[in-house]
Amino acid sequence: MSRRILMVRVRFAPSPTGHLHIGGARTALFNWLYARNNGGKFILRIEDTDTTRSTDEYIEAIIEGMKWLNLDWDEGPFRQTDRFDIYRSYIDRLVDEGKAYRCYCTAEELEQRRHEALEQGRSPKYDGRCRESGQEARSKGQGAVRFRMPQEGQVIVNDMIKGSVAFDNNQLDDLIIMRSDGTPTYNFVVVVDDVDMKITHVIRGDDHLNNTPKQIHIYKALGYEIPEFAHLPMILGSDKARLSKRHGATSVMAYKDMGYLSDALVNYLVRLGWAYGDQEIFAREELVKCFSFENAGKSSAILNPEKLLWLNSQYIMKTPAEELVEFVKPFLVIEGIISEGQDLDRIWLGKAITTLQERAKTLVELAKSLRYYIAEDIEYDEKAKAKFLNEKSRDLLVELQNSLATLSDFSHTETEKVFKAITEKHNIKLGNLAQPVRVAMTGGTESPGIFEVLEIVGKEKTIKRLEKAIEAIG
RNA sequence: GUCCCCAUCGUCUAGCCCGGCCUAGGACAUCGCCCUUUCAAGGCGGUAACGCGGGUUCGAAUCCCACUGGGGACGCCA
Repeated sequence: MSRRILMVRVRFAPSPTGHLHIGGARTALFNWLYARNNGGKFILRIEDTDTTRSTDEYIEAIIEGMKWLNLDWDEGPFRQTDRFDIYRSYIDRLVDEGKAYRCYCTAEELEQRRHEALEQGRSPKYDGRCRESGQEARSKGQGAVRFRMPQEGQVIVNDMIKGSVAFDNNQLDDLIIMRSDGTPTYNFVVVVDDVDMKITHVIRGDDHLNNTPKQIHIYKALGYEIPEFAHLPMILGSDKARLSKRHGATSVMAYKDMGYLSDALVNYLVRLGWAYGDQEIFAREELVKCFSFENAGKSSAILNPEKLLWLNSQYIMKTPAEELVEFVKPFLVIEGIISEGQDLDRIWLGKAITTLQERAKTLVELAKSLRYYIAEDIEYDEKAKAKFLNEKSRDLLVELQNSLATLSDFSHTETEKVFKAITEKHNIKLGNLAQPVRVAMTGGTESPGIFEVLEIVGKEKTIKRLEKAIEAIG
């Protein structure tokens, strides 16, 4: 395959029978990257020829997922159900040329024969009983249409990832290209569309590798040039089985809801089956620049949620707080920390987020940890209260409260001076004072540096919370 | 059953194409230490892999062949 490709054209062709899942997203991503890396076009095509299982809701869901992942397409979305006339003309042509034929076996008969064959250890492939006869016997225009597959010789699939793969033609089935209801089937329309849309590289999951020889014969029968192929290894669940609903979150939007950043998911996905030396974290532009199938792996990968979580935490750390402000808002609403439409000072929220960025692995965690900054009142964790809000700390808190009350500048540096004066006077470690204050301020024992917390919560609320803590001790 | 693909730490992977630089590197997770006002983050270190067997070769993780294991396909699904 050494012909010159002027313009790379690739497509992502999901069927709208479910949400955009992790595997599909990875396929879409690799297509997108290949297009962008080569300055080509990325086309979105909806494969909805199975009208009984496809829904408009899923089309919307897939588009929503693509948008969230920032995988923008240049053409489409095209729907195959809009193109039935085109397929019909190609099918008629193949039948007229004797390259396809009518089959009058019923679905039930076929199912039964397949079953028997499998039980007797024979190949379940179609026995070809309508291949040479019976066509004239029935009224024209009925039955399904089968493609006449060559039965001798072999086909070579030249794959950018798997290399050269040979298939014996006698293994290939005379597949149905049009159902008896007149609708065309996948293996046929995929070829017609890829030809029609001038697709130069077919990049898809390797569960399609076995379909490729059949499709190549259809290209040949139609007299078209065969594109390049790249079959991506599958992504498996932790039980090494193909990813399915059983494995929990498989829809990419579920990851959004769990507080993942789409850039982090993309970064995680690209490293499944692709590597660039030892590099783990890639900016989007960097990815586009480095991407190539030369560094693509051949073996299937198992989803590792811990690593995705780590990547997400890395992305949260390096994302500017001003951006995080927007990302985190919906989660603040969900957590009941703010009400829908409630406005917070963006600068202030940004500062608060800055103190929490390196502690949150997800946006959900980030939102939750923002609670004690935003809420009027805090609740004490019982253990923390018992350990730090007691007789021992009472006087210290009183003293601190009095000193802080005199402060006009409630900055990090000023409050730190106050703490220092008290700890030196009593000859105690900072922790002896900081921990009780932390419980008073946040309700718990974990938080950013105590002076940062004070500064963000502000003088008024700080004094109130110290008062409340002192009262709680009694 | 038949066909196809795949095979390096628990997981993602580098190395493999063009054998020697590999006493196999990185990352996640895990364990320990350091830093420290808590929690993180960060730093340092540890545990941990070439599936098995044959070849080829002076020499194999790297090339070849079997085997085993895993995955996929065999639909009037895509």
